[in-house]
Amino acid sequence: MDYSTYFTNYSTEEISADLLGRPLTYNDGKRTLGGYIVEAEAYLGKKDRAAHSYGGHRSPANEGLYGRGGTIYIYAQRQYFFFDVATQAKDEPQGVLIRAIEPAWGVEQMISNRSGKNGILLTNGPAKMMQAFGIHDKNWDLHFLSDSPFAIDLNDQHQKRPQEIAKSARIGVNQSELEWANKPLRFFVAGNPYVSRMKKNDYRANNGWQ
DNA sequence: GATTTGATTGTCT
DNA sequence: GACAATCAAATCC
Repeated sequence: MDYSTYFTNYSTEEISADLLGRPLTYNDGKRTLGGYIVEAEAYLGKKDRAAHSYGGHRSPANEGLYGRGGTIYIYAQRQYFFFDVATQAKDEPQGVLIRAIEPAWGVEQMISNRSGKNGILLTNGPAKMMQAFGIHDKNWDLHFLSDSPFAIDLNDQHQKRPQEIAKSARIGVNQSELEWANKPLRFFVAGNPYVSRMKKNDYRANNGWQ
């Protein structure tokens, strides 16, 4: 399936859950870095109080959300960057935030990009993942996935399969609007140590993969 | 292990 | 000038 079909023909919640276990890679010009997606959050556009596009808000900074499904939306907050992929048709500003991956390719380079931090600290958070890739700008914002060094492998033969997909409220969203803050729009691989805020007691054998 | 706090910058008003 | 889809170090059990 091509990116455009995958990120347009399914609901944003379905896409967020289905991405778990699929490889996300970034080519830094010399080598391929990346791993398996273990955590993703859905942001449901104009009606979603926690989304940057709530109420139809639109600016140069969040234009990526308004792109067609498969468009990259890179957002800056403080000194950190996040990696999102727009979902749904052009001008329907929904998207998926990739929050964490289980490192698999170019691990040594990613550790180096993270100043030597390794283990789960390498990629168990959205800004940590971007640091591991060595990204410190919005250069690839607004580009389509296939026209960028990023790749999400949609071949079912290449993905890991979660034992269980767990859901929870999204992390870090404004708690003043509880109806949206509490919606279970965060999807993660149950028991995978690279999921942000995963407790040791909840770790599962084989990192939660089948 | 859980909770708190300071760092620090793009973006919008 | 205020705030934010965070992180890491410090502190307190």
